[in-house]
Amino acid sequence: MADVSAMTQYEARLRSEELRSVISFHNRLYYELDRPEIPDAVYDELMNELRAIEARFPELITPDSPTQRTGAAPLTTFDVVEHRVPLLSLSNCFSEAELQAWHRRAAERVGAEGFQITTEPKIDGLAIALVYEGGRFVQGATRGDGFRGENVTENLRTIGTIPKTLTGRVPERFEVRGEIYMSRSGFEEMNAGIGEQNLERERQGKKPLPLYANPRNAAAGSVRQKDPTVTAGRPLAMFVYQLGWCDGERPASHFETLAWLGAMGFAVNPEMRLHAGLDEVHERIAWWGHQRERLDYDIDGVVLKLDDTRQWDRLGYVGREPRWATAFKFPPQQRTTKLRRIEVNVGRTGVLTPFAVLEPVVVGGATVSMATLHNEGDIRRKDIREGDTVIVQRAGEVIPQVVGPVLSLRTGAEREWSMPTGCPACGTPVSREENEAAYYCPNGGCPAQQIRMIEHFASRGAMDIEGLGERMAYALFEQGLARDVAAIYDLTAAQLMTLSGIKEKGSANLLRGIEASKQRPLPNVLFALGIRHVGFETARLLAEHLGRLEALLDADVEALQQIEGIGPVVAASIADWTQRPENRDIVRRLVKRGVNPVHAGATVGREGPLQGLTVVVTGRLETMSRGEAEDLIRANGGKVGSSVSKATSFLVVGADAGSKLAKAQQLGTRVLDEEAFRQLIESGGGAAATGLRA
DNA sequence: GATCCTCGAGTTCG
DNA sequence: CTCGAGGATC
Repeated sequence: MADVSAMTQYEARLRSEELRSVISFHNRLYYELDRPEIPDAVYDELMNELRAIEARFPELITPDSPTQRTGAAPLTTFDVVEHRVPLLSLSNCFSEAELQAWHRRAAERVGAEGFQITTEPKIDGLAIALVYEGGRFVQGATRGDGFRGENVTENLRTIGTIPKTLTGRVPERFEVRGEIYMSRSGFEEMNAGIGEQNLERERQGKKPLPLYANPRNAAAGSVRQKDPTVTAGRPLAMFVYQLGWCDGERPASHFETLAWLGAMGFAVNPEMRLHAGLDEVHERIAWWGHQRERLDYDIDGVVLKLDDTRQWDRLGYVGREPRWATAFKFPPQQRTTKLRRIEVNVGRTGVLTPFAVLEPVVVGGATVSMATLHNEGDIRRKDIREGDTVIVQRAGEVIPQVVGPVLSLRTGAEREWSMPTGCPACGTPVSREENEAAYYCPNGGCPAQQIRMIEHFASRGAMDIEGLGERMAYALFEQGLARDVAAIYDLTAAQLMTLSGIKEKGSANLLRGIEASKQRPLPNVLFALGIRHVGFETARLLAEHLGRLEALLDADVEALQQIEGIGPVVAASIADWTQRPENRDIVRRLVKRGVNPVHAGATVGREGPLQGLTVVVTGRLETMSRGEAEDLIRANGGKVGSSVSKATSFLVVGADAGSKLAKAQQLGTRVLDEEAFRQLIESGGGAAATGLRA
């Protein structure tokens, strides 16, 4: 380790930058790729050096420094509060056209006469419901799932902008709703403070506290603290945006309601406006698009509501979204950053996928350091070069995406990229089919492919072996304990314990997971084998045809092609797989070890309320996982679709639905929320009763 | 042969 | 989520 005490600040800065990038690199190898290159001791040494530099030069600490990343959020449970009236989510509009469509639908239901609309910034914080009795604050709860939230009353009492007692004449009992947020400046200050505390903790040998990634996380984390005095120290504020329920008189205008609440002592966003028509609304939204950077809090859109609350009842709801309100969402936040270099990943089928290694940048609240570049053609088309300054955004608010280079910032030092001639994992010369986008590593024995294959075999939807993930797959393969997927079933406790980091408990867990996986149904097993072009859907078709696993060995191309949904390419791929001796051996060994599922019979086309319907699921559901929802659809005779098209009967939406919902709205596809979907199935009413088209 | 739809495969961060 | 490619259909 270099002598930190003798370093100049300049040297320290260079060295700390270098250390951060080296450590991040090894973090990635260790945590994500399971390919550690350096011993733990060397890693610790690097970390220690970085800590020493940061202790001496605190100004060099960056939020993304690996020293800042340990420590988990406190896990506290709060009492559950049932909301008297559920807190719903809002529909989203992403374009003017969608906004007009929303307006038109509302106008149709309200009647031909015009109506006034309120706008206000959509603050990126967390929704809260406050209950007042006799003018006193008695209870505050988080939104939770909309029906039940967490009781965080004591923490909310520490927030200055939440009045404890109200002024003037107020209803006996009522609930107001609003957003708790943290200002940007407060957030920066707070994180800096935590950074300083961490220096102190460092000296005492304590674990550092985690820094918050963005103001919204910070607000949410602060409200959910166990100790109210901690919340009290956080720069939180609240804007009230709606009257929830109310025992007593209330104004019939939303705008007036908020003025009324303001007079009681609540903080109401001063940027709230009342508009005579949609044109004014458009203007206001355009204005916000430019102004939002100037606010001291993050907003992600503009909320629109009909002002006349008597119209709210008449308009009602689509699923869990009110028709009388919507949120106009700003386009995804884009940032620019430096593309350091382009590296290549090897998939389980041998596909080589280039990805960008980026200078870490915060986009939409998350730090992005990698993004897929899909294939060489895509890189060419966008003219992305190593060293370029590129625009990064998060597609669907999640997956980072490189939009393209900023050509004006080219220095001439950028390097054009092309696919390496050898596989990055095994060195075998790569190949590409005529007219295909992807390059492949043709070496079936390529270690990267083998490991990915084991990972896939154990993954959810396949054999679902608990305890066998990326790391374990790597370890098993590297140590020679499982060179192929069938060998998993020969593993012994003694062998597993030779792996570093595994003791009795871990090995027993894994063995239990492996044992349980023998019960997986045939479609899962066929899918798990990782035959090219055979995903879960095709595996199910195959299962119907074969009936049992061993029949795969006798499958012939002609017969396979007769199966609807399987064409020449897929049939050939399956036949090719089954005629390879090593694969035949795997199947025989699996059967011998007890992986021998018998297909229970047709599930597709079964009788049920969803018979003849194609259902697509999107978003996060509350009471079931995505997979469970899909099973439910199939069990009731429906088909599961993966994307919305004209053939889709209806879309089931959960929270944070993205492009599929937009697509459905565009096509006029019916949209059901989870509740309505459940009712449809439970009622068994079928297509006719609900007016769905097949 | 063109077009629409569905499926497969790879993917990011916390 | 997105892209690419296979399958079905006209």
